[in-house]
Amino acid sequence: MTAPLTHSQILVLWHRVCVESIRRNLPELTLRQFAMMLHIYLEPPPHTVRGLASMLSISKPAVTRAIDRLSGLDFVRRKVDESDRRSILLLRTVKGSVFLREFGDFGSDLSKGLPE
Amino acid sequence: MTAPLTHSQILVLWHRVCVESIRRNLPELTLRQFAMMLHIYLEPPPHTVRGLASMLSISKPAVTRAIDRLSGLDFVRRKVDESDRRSILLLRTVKGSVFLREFGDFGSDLSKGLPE
DNA sequence: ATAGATTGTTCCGCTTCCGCAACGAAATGT
DNA sequence: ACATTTCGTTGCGGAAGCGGAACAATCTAT
Repeated sequence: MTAPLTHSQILVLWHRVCVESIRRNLPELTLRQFAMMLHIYLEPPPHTVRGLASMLSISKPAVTRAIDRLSGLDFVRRKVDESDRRSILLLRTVKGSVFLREFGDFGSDLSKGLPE
Repeated sequence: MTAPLTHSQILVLWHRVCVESIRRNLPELTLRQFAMMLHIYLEPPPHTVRGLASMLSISKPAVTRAIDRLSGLDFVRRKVDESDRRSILLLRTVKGSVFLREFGDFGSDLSKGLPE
């Protein structure tokens, strides 16, 4: 386990990542979209609309719309849950993995040389 | 200087911060707004519209709009540059400092216990 | 003086997002 | 069988975002 970052290091890191992400012309996700995207990729499945809604304390329509955007980017895929056909399972995609790979990679780079 | 974070640690940290920021009902800034906000607070002045535009490789109107939003939140203040009255200086505010303080604080907390 | 360059803003049309209410489809309970 | 609950989506009005063109104000150069 790594040493925690200081208040100031977090801000510097966040700053660098935001700037770099914009400069690279990566799709600009909202915080909500980022939160859902990362949740789907980092936490064990299954992932559902209601699950994300309650995890973030936001409305289900807000989740639906964020997923609309993410699936438009082909970062996430919808699939009906065959064991309960009301539910939608949110699945990872190759394109989404590539995006997060790039994001994590330059983030990791930018975390080098943070001020004391 | 701290050890750099791994690819995976960056994603986990980003995930935690996004989720926490939404849960706290903090104003949801876009990446651009975050980038400008942090730039103004972390880099030495002066800060101008054209400066931010060229730093991020985006258009000046895009900067104006982002600053509109940030100044609506009272996170940033505009002031005419008396030495060149065409220029607008972008200044920090108390509310903005408080916001970044909170953001950095819980970010620092969330950076504790990152996976190996 | 005056033409030209520079700065930031406003306007246009379009897209995206929000919350809230209403909805159809599917599962559950009696 | 039928009412109820739970799922995710859609519709609506309003807020905010975008790029690009046009703009007023200001400074610079000649």
